[in-house]
This record gives sequence, structure tokens and C-alpha cells, in this order.
Amino acid sequence: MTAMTTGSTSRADANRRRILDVALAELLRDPDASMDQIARAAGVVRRTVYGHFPSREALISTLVDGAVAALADADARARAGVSDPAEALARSLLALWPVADRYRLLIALAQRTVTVQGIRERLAPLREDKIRLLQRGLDEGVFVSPLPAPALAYVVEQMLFAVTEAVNDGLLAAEEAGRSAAVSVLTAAGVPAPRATELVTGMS
Amino acid sequence: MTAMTTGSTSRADANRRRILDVALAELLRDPDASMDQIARAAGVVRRTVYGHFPSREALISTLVDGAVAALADADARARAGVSDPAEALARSLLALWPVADRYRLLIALAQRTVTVQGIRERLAPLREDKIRLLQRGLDEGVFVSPLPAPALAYVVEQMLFAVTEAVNDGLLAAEEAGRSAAVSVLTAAGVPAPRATELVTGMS
DNA sequence: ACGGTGTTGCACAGCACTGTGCAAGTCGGG
DNA sequence: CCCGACTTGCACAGTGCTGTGCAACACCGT
Repeated sequence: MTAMTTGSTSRADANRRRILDVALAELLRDPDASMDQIARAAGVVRRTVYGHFPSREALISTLVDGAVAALADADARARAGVSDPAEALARSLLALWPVADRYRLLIALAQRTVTVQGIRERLAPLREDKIRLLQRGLDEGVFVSPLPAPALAYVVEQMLFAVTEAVNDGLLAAEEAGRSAAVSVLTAAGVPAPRATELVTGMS
Repeated sequence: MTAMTTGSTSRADANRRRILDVALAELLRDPDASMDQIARAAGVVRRTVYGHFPSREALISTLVDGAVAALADADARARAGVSDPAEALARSLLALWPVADRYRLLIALAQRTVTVQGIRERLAPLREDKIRLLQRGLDEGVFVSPLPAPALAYVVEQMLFAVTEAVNDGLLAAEEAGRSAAVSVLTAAGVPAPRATELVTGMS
């Protein structure tokens, strides 16, 4: 059974996965980490990494693809069939949190560098969804802000990033972080604090 | 008169200032900009830059020193003699805005890279002040947040950064940005939206 | 025991950048 | 007009990284 594993293929796949994992961690620590750093951290030689990915660009690109897929999936799943903007945003935030935490590097890269051009583009549809949601909330008066929806979207993203950093620096317990982030974002969007707390705590 | 200008010294000083200005802009565009890029952008040869600053580190360091001085000054000036935390925060934000906008690169670097270690340290006292202010507001119940004061400070900083980016991308008018940012931050800190708006608009 | 697949360890060319040295300019003030 | 401070242009050594080539090896299933 499963006779398709031609030789040491499974070990190679494991290596590939480990390289990706470690690359994520390493790039998170230092966005300019070299291929050698990544390779060594993965317990492998630089040459081997090039055996799996033709270039540094390709490696990061693979990482990004995985990240946007995971984010889009979590977001879509969380918001399915929820009509109230505040509740939809709350669910989206709670669902996005663990994924965003894991991939925060890519989010940061997406806003900043020209390293891999096209990250912005690949994240764009996700951002568009968020903007539409915010716009709807503003129109309905559920959200209140002097900022237009697109700018508010930036703020939301950066707030998630800020909370992630806080966790990283030990200022906040990881278990609480997701809920705290969600409440904070809702509050920033103009949802009264008690209502925001109630909304978020009323979810698993 | 002013006989102390020994030769072409004044021209040299102008060059030095221009290099610093241009370096700020260039590093803002690309945090990894090379000395050559900076020099050319300043209409000067690389060698000349090394005539004014012994190293890349030294150049950036000078930039950082200027930034923290300007920020600290604006902050202290704005908060002098204001006791209400909400009002103090509002004044601080409005005063900090133009400076933070100009130096946003350094703020970003401060949170992120290890490029120039010590940026964090130099910004620390400023951050400490902000944390104390937030803590006082939380204690008095003027601010409401599930986040502890230090984490909230991160959020405040990142929100300013987000609004800056929004302006940069043309999503928001530059004149409105400062006030909008202030209102947004206050709202995120749990100050009810109407009160936040009133506070901010009641200032020059 | 064998063959394929993957891994290792080297060596290499190429590139971009930093920081320095030095000789030849250029410009303004005395 | 000339002196001194500043600038330029070039050359150079050093460093660290990317991507490739190649021969030797290890491992697994057959």
C-alpha cells in the first residue's frame, strides 16, 4: 500500500516542510536572514535548501502563498452567514488571530518592503473583504470613526500586529491575547467597550 | 562679522544638513538604502558622505538622536500642566503627530530591526512616560481596555503608524490626519467616541 | 546487494556593499 | 591671488551573500 513513495521521498518531504517551518521562524526573527542561517537552523546544509527551492524568492513566495491561503480560509469560515458587522468582525478577528500570529512576518513584509513584490497584491482580496465589512458597519452606524474604511483597515491590521508584539515581549498572556485584541479592535472601530466585551466573550 | 566661518565651512554645513534630510527620506523609502543611494539622492558622491559621517551607523544614529529629541520636546511641551489623562493624551497625540509623521521610519526601525541596537533604549524614556499616562487613565477609569498599559502603548504607536501609512497611500487628507488619528487612539483607549471628538476638536 | 533519490561538502563566479587612501580639483575669504 | 577647507573620482581590500557545479556519500525499498 502507498507504493508510490519512490525511495527516500518521504524523508525529503519532511525536510521540505521543516525548512519551511524553520524559515518562517527565522525570517520572523530577522527579515534579512540568509539562506545559510535558515539552512543551519533547519539542521541542513545550504545546498540542500537550494535543492528544494530554486531561490530565496521562491522560498519566501511559498511561505506567502501558504499564509494567504490560511488567512483567507480562516476568515471566510468565520464570517459565513453572519450579517451583523460587529459580530462578523469579532468572529473574523478571533479566527484570524492564531493564523495572523503565526504569519505576522508576512503581514509585516506585505506592508513594508519591496522584497517580494506581489505580496501586497496577493493579500489585496483579503483586505478588500475587510474594507467592505468596515464600510458596511460604518454605513449602518454600528462602527464609528473619523477614518474612512480603507484607513480603518490599516489601523485594524496594525493593532493586531501591536498586540502580537506585546505577547512577544511578555506584556500579555498568549491565551488572553486573541480576545483582548478583538475587543480592542472593536473598541477602536467605535463599538462601545461593554458591547465589545460582551460580543467577544459570548463566543467559544 | 561672523568671522568664524573658516572658509567653505558654511557650504559644508549645508551639505551635511542636506545629506541628513535626504537620508531620512531615502531610508524611509527603503530601510536598506545604501550609502551610494543616499549620496546620489543628496547630489553628492559617496566619499563625501563618509567625510561627514564615519559610518552608516553613525549617520543613522544622528538621525535617531534628532528624532527622539524632537519627539521628547513636542511631548513634554504639549503635556505641561495638564492633569486629565484623556486631555493629556489628546494634546500629546496632536503635538506628536507632525513629528512622528516625519520620523516614522525611525519609529518603525525602533520596533523592528536590530539594525542600530540602542534605538529602543533611546526611545524608552518617551515610551515610559506614555505608559505612565495610560496607566493613570486606566486607574482613574478614564481609559477602558482589556490590555495592560504597556501593551496599550504598543497599540497607540502602531495606530499612529497605520494612519501615517493611510495618508501616504492617499486614503486620507493630510490636514485631517492628525485629528483623526487622535480621535481614533482615544476611542481605542476606551474613551467614548463623542467625548473623544469633543476633546480633540476643542483644541487649536 | 543494487539503484534511485536525496544529502553533503567543497569550490567557484558574481555581485553589492562598506570603509579607506590618495591625488586632483573647486570655491570662497583674506 | 593664494590658502585652506571641502569635494570629487578613482582604486582598493575586505566581507557576506546568492546561485551553481560536481563528486562522494547515506538511506530505503526491492
